[in-house]
Amino acid sequence: MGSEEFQPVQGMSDIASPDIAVWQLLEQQARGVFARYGFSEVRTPLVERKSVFEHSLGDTTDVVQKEMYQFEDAGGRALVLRPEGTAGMMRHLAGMGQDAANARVYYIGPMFRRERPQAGRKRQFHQCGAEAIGETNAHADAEMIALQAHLLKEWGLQQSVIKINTRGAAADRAAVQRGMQEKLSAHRERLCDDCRRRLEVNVLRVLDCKNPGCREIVRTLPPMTAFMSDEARTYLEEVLRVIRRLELSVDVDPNLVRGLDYYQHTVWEISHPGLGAQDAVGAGGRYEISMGNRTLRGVGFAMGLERILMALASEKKTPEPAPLHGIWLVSLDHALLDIHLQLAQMLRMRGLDCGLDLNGRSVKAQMRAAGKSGARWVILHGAAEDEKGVFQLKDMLDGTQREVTMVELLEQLQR
RNA sequence: GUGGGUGUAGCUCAGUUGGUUAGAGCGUCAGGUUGUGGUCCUGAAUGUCGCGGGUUCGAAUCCCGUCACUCACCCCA
Repeated sequence: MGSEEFQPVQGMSDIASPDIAVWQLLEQQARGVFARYGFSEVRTPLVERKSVFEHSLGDTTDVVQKEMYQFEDAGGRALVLRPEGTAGMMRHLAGMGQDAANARVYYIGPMFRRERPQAGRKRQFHQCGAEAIGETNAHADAEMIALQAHLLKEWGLQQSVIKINTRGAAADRAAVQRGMQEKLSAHRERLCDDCRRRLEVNVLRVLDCKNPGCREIVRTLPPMTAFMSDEARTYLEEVLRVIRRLELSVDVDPNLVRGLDYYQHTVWEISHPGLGAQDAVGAGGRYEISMGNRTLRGVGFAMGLERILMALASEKKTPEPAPLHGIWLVSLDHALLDIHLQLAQMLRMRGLDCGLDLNGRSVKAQMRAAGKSGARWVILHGAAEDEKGVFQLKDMLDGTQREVTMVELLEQLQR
């Protein structure tokens, strides 16, 4: 077992072969989909001023209150490692003036939250997300959900479930909160300890409590939408109508709540049955975020890449082994290593994958390495070949081998 | 922040009621006569039994602490 000093810090991990190949593929596929919808990438810094998150996410959320990695730099500035992607994007867009009016942007990268790690929850985790700025508009919301569903499909996920709800307009919020508080207070004694706390701090969270007793009470309550304006309900209906036109399957869940404060109107969450307790692979919603003297209205979502990977694994969608590919150069005479390395370089400069062993190992060992590397072709070269100016070219697919000149060699390999 | 489970070779794990040089499979490396892979055979290397302390003639096995991993609560992607 490795000692502690070789381990990454708690809740963070090295991503290396073979997983890294899956990560690279997911990212590449995501970039392709985003491009089709006209979104362009923005890479904001991992470090932001603390205030960027305090104002936008909501000062009472756990993410802001206790989960951020924060520190002071030498100049006494209060900085944090970003816990999510949207706020940084809004800071970026707010600085762009009118150019941000119809921005469509996406990001892929690490986020940091000091939570207790568990299945599907790391302290450094990775999200990809998108934001579309614009006035409140049901078509924009539906398109965002469609984009997210498209991503899942591109990645090969089939079992995910989309749940949707509304948080109402900004003006509705107080009424909803007061209404739910009143209704729930009547059952205060029967609520679990957590929910009694939620009653004060964040009433809506009672709605998605997992405790059976609380769920029983919640079932008897009127839906959140009952406390909202007609406008909010109509807006949700409109979003649903457009979504149906796009042939997307979504379930309306009147108890769906999102954690961050900036959400308004449409909110949604995508969960996957193959995950553990942390089963949301992505979530999004419409929001209104103020940055300084500017207010940005938009709709966006984020997806947890670790969770996407877990979901893929649970659907057993791990990619099949690649077909034989590339070249391995076997040195039959170590005295000729100069020539062999030179040849390998020449092939690589021509765009070919070429491996060789530089440790002077036996031919048998080199052949084993060639087999393990998955190379399609093996070039063997020793003193005899050097004298005749030829190479042995072996096809690892069928095991056949023939003697070729340099010209023939290149012709075959570059085909 | 709270609670449960687990920590033995690179990986997956055995290790009997505490007993002397701690094991297996996989992987790695080497060999199976002259310069050839994937199968097969043979052999080899590798462990402060997570760390610290305690009990004992004796601890990988029992006790305490600690760290890490893991699952759940909480929170959230």
